[in-house]
Amino acid sequence: MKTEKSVPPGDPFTPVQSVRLYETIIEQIATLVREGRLANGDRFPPERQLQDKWRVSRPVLREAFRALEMQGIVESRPGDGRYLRAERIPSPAELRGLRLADNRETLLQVWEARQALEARAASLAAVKASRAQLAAIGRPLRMLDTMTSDAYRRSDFNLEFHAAIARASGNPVLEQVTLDLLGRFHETGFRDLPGPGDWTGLQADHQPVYDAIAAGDPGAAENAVAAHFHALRERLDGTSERG
Amino acid sequence: MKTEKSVPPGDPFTPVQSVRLYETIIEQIATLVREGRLANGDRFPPERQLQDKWRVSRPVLREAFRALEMQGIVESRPGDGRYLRAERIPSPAELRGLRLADNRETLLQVWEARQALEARAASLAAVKASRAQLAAIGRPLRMLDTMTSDAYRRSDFNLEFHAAIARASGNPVLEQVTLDLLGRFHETGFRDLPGPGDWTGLQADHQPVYDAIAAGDPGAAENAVAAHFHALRERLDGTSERG
DNA sequence: CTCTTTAAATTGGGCTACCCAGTTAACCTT
DNA sequence: AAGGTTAACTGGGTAGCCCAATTTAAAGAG
Repeated sequence: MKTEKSVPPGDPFTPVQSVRLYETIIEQIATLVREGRLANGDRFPPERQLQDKWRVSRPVLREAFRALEMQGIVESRPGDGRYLRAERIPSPAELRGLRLADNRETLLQVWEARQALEARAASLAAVKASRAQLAAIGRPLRMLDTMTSDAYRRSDFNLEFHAAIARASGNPVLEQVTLDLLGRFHETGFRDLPGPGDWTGLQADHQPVYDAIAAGDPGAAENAVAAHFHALRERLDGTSERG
Repeated sequence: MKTEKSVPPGDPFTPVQSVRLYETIIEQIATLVREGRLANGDRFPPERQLQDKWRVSRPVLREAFRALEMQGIVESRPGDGRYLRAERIPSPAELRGLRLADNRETLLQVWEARQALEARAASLAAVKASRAQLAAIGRPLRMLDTMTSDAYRRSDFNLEFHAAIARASGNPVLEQVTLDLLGRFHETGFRDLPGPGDWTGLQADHQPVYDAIAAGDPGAAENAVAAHFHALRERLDGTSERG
């Protein structure tokens, strides 16, 4: 059993990892945008020109632009050029800060954000969920009922349950953001947090959420989610005090 | 004035842009993870081995890994190897779908997600906001009061107002997610939506939010945000019917 | 035999140079 | 003035090389 102490919060040693060149390039680009020297629809200078200005090789430049491209911040048009497709560019350092996410505090923060999103998603799902979507929500619930041990499978069903609700909200943006947080949550040692016996309590929380959605009662669904989050948070606070 | 018809939902023409190699590599990696052939802490095969298996050059491989690296999905350790740091990998196609975000429908979806997050943020801010944070929320409000024209500046102050609330929530995760959505919202033609006269109405909505936070009343803050979102949505629905 | 030291193999980080295909714009022809 | 052709430019991709950090295993000292 690993305790909190295996990862001390104020670890004085070995914080760093060497900064990659492509990150500094992104910083440069971010600065360019922040200072207004480049606006939303503008075209970037060509690679061979930037490589000369910033003294880096073309591959490194392309790594930076690729990373931004996948986030929709930059559009590359072969034969034409690269275009800025955003108003602001999140700095790598900024993003890195969010990823620490290994301590208990961050876990609770993710928890809080999830609560806000999923309560709304459940409320929407209660009104808009189709029969198939309702079934998709019910399935992991029944599976949790039959499964006995195997924390990994249980964790997967928990994830599936919440994901199904997010999808049933009918709002792809809401769904995507929720899934993102859900993923982070399950990656930050979620499985290790609740004691083995608490999984039954978790299931007991899920059932009312499903019932409210099935009944088409948005207010009840919202409350059920809030109750679920509140209950699990209480449980977490309890375990932390014991540890 | 552009109408909805300028971007029809079922556009039959010109959807594509050629798929980049690094994207297919990410798909491959995503498949690898999805099939369970690679789990959370595992080390990837070395570059020179993957380049041989997938028949792509090393730079392409590195572009793919860099893109994943910036999202915290992969960690690269020079001299050692690359490690998977996530449970799931969002496919590029999946992410691309989210970025369409230029039509009215997507805008409303972002709107809905923001409502969920910012109501919670305001509620938290009402309890936890420091004096300095409260001032940061009030500043753009006063600026909006003095400014008369210049939609761009006004839009910036609107963004600043909401960003300050997110920050005052004291929850970095909540803040980051809200900022992300806020950015998307302002990039999808937000400025063009409300008529020029409606900006005063927007300001009238902001004031109660600030007052509730300043008064330290979380419930009132939540309601004020909800009212703000509801009012602006009504305004949007009105303009769309006229157009 | 065990512990330490050292050297070699492996891995990611980065660069140079080259070729290809799509786009653009200038130029020429009509 | 309109249309077609060509040349320059831009991103996409590859190959091969060197470097620094890390690991591993061999060699040495006790």
